[in-house]
Amino acid sequence: MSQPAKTEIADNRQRIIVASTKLMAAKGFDATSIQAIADAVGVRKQSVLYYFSTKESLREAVLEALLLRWNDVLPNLLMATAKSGLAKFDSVIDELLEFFARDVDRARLLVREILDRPDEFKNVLRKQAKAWVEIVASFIRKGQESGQIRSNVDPEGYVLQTACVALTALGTAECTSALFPNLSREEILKKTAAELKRSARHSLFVDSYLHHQESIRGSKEKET
Amino acid sequence: MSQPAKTEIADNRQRIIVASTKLMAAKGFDATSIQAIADAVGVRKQSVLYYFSTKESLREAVLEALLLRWNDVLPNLLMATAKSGLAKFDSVIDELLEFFARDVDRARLLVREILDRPDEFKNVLRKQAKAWVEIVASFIRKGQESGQIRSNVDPEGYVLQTACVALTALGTAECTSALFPNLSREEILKKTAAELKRSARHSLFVDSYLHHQESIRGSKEKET
DNA sequence: TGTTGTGTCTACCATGTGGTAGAGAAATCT
DNA sequence: AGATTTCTCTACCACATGGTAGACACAACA
Repeated sequence: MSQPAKTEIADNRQRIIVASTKLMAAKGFDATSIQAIADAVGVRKQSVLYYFSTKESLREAVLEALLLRWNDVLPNLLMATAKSGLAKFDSVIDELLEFFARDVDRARLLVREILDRPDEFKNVLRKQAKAWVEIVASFIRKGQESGQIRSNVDPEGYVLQTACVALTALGTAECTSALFPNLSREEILKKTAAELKRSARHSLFVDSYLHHQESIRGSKEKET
Repeated sequence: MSQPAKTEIADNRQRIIVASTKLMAAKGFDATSIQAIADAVGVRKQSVLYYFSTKESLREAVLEALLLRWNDVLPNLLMATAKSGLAKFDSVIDELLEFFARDVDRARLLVREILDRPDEFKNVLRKQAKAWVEIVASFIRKGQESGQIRSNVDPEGYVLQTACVALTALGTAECTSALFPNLSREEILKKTAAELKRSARHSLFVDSYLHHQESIRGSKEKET
């Protein structure tokens, strides 16, 4: 009589992960009780513990789900390698910003993870990120040789910091933009992302290259 | 027999705040028990509760102490208004970066506060930050009129985002720089701060102005 | 039809938490 | 010297937490 008939809603495991992500992003891991997660899903606490026998294992599952979705994005990033220069930059940075802006809980959760368990996050970084940081860094070096990219850029440092800044800035954007009281949530995120992109762009490319690209785009628009 | 003789170490209240700051920055408010704070200070739990009758009041005291130290820095920032252009930018950004780099617990604690209690932080921002954000923004506008500063900069947005980015990037620097395994903690902070400054600078000033300033500095060095 | 596995439940527990009550030592004041 | 204030302590409590044990319902398969 008690069970909810296992309708097509199904997969309580997934629903638990989703609810946990939301709650942990908002309140933090320690402040999120299993009970609260159960309530959010509409189920008893022990049902949660059935899928994840410890709270720790739930944390790992939530994080794994997040990284999994990041891997969905990576192909798009690598695909962008066909383009070159500014166009490639735009593709990569747009993808990065879009990833966190679409669901800020991801960003918030990761920021919390960085603060709460820095050592574990370091490992994730070394295993998951090192490869593509170096790929992007190598493109930056190429750009430096051809004079499009500033010579005072440290390639690895730039990539790492840009990613980190995108993560943290978008995770905290809604709050730190309190001085723009008449902007909606979406507008704040859009504005923040735009400023991040602008900053990342100018700190990477020399002005003369950007101006040149602009004029090219301008003349192309005239053609069509 | 039990009391520790009240030596010149003194002021347990202050020691409690210091220990709390460290612990809360590292583990978060909820995950930091009063017991743990007491242990860190070397005192019983109830002695902590003597000074701060609730955990919440302790949190407020810790935050107040932090903002107080920020007010020590503000004068230096405003003093810098005597300079102009790039020199002023350098003063302000150096002060900002130094404030968080000198003690990253400040940054971490604030980031946590942003995540955990966004609404309260919004109020702090509106009350404490609005004034000087507008001051700096007005200088940016002046720089835009004279062509030194890029026209695509949104003054308030830039100031806000730069401060936020400095805060979060320095708070997470030690962890996110895991790909530079052979750098010490201090070197990582220095490197992060340098990159933040570089990025903030290039996203604000046009290249021609920066080049011009460089050549001026160069000739001045020749004089002396 | 009986058996087995899956999922949800009720009942319970040990532990750690924030917080209260109040005793007692040391310094300060009168 | 006696009174008062300041500070730290021991003892205790109500409560929420993560986690265990086991009953019960449903579906699928033999």
